[in-house]
Amino acid sequence: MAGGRKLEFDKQQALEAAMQVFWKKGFLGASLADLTEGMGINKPSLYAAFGNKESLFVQATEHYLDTYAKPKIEHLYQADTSLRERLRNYLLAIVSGQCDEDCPKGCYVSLCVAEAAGDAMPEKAQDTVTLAGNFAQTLLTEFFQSDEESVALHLDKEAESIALFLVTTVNGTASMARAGKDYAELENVIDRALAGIGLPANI
Amino acid sequence: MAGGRKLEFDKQQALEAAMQVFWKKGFLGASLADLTEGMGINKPSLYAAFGNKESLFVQATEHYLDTYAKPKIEHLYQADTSLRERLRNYLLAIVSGQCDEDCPKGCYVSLCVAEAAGDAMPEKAQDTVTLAGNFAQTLLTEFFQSDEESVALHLDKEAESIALFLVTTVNGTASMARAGKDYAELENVIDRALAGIGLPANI
DNA sequence: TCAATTCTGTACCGATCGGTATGTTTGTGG
DNA sequence: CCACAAACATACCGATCGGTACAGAATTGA
Repeated sequence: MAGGRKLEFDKQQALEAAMQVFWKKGFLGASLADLTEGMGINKPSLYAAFGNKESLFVQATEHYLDTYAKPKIEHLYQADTSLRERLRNYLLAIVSGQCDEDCPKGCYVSLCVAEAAGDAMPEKAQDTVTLAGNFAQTLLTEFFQSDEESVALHLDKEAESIALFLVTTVNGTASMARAGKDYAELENVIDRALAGIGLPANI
Repeated sequence: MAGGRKLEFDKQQALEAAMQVFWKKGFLGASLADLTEGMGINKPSLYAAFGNKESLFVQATEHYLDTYAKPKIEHLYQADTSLRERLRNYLLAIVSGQCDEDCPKGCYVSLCVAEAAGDAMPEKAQDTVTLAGNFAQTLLTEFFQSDEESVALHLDKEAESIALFLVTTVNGTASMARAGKDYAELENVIDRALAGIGLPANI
């Protein structure tokens, strides 16, 4: 019968801010005080808009996947580009995100997966993190199994092993970026990783 | 003038237990309740023996380095063993520790470095973690610079880059182990990493 | 046996945790 | 202008955080 007062903040913007806080501090490390300060709203508004801390985390994680992780995939499917170059662009895009000065260092998912292994996370948060953690590996496995050039090079036969290796590598760069290494130092790591799957620079 | 009551616990054993708790939960994630339960003592005993949580953490970290990290170095200096085999043994020993069923999964240092980047750790704990994080890279750099076979293969020219790559890789396996991957899956990652520095299986 | 000393267990401290009740303000429809 | 609805800010809830005061229990030297 009546409309009521209007929201004084942008929900997407607040979610982005919450994601940044979780990215920096992790799920357990991010207190409600950290979150409300970062989001620029206070607790009742947060609970009204996002449920509770766990629910906010789930939404923030999905937001991270949608806006940070998934867009990088398109590098893998760029037309008229060699497999090596597509892979390299994809991996370097990930590393670039891990070293971005405007975001917390490292990988949101990688940090939360490490936290989740400590057995102190609520169930749904844990499930979300597990799903997100398997995302890249599944994607890469299917990519190496189906990509034309990959099949021609017989990489499809080792798709799972290669995907695991590359995911391990980017988890490693995430860890190093979080420890303070910059993009320039990690770029050469990617080239060595490509050599490790039989795609050295001269292909 | 008088001796007083005797300690009812073994201090080294308690420190080992504390290390296991930090290994599983991290510095911030490990509550005093977690620690006292794991160590089998209560709070006043903990504070009398180790100072406070931060001091306990510093001692636990040094204990980890001494008993878990440093002993693996000897693989690098095994006589009558090829460079590749020595490196492989070293790296696999690390991965084996990361996947050990009797310890928390992953790497104590890697976890705490990730935590430290969240800016919520006391100063001395942070410093200790930073030192520990740089340990392996410094070690490996000097190794590649000085090892006879490494010099013969001109790996000394890229010692820093190679060390960074290998440290990145084992940080990656730590992350994967923490997420649940087992030793068998990660063994092949190490072989690919060795290929990435120009030491494929047939050398 | 009796101080002096040192550890152990309980019970507590202020601060902060995640989460909420409540009263006020801002809006809409009648 | 009024009734209603929704968001706001404040102040609070019980639980847990890291850390400690204190009393009882053990061990020593005298």
